[in-house]
Amino acid sequence: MPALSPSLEDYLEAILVLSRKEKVVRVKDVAKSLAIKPPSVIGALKALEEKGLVVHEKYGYLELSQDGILQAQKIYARHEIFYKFFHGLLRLPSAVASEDACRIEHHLSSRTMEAILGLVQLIEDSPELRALWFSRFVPEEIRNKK
Amino acid sequence: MPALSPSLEDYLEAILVLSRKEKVVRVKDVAKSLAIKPPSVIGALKALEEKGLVVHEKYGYLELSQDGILQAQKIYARHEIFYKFFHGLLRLPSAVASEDACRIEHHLSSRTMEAILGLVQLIEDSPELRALWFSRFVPEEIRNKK
DNA sequence: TGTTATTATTAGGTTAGCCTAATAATTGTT
DNA sequence: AACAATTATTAGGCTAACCTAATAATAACA
Repeated sequence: MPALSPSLEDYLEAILVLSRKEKVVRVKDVAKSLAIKPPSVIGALKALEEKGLVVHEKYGYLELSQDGILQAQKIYARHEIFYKFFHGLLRLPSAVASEDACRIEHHLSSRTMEAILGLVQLIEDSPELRALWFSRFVPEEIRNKK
Repeated sequence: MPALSPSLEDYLEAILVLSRKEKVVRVKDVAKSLAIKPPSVIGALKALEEKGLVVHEKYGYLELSQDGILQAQKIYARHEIFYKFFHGLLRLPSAVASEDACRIEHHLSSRTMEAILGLVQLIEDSPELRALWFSRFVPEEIRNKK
């Protein structure tokens, strides 16, 4: 089972996120959320169905399979780690943090992911370290830059 | 002038790095360093020449134009920032750090790049902060993990 | 210098991922 | 139920980025 491409990972993630927000997920929702056209979604769905990650009856709603949910969650978890790092720690604006998380979430080794996660959690879990972090490493004038 | 694709950025960067290491750069050197086949290099060179970033006479050596050097340096600078962050701060193995830097150097906004650079330089420039960093945020048991 | 080895190029093919335009199915409205 | 609007799908095309196999140019050397 070859690894998913960044593009297919994006589809999977989008479906997961949409299905948490809305009762049902349709082709046009995915298209809108990824800013692409519906026919492209159809093509991607075909690939995802073949891999057994998505269930989709013609002209109907989309759903993730069990395996699809699992994979999508992993992808989304990576997204969250980066979002927390960029926004929560580096204090980048939410929109920037989110967009950049999207762009790189597909590209890092798990080794590196773990290292960043470690840092994020360390600071998340300790008020003392958080205070230290913001006072010494990301002081006011840096995080409000521009 | 449309932005360079990740792939073309890789070529540019490879040519820069090779030209610093060797007197001359040939097609096969680029091919080897990017682990692709020579005909692919030829195709990419055509694109880079059209953009005025590379000079290449047939069957001859490759050179970056002034503009090409400038662009390649920017790309390489991004690579270095990530390498320093991954290896120097997170203490990931050199090979992992380098590979992951390659993979994401094309994908981040300049806003985020600057933030990471800020952190890296902060710690680079202050022995005191460096000590603090390694004692509190990346302690032994984390950076030697596995 | 002629021949071989190396390197570069061309020709042509494949795949992924997008698109538009045309058609089909479904849903909503009167 | 008929028609209109919405949504989904198919058909076909395009580009980027790779590939292999065949050919051409250059370099090395006997």
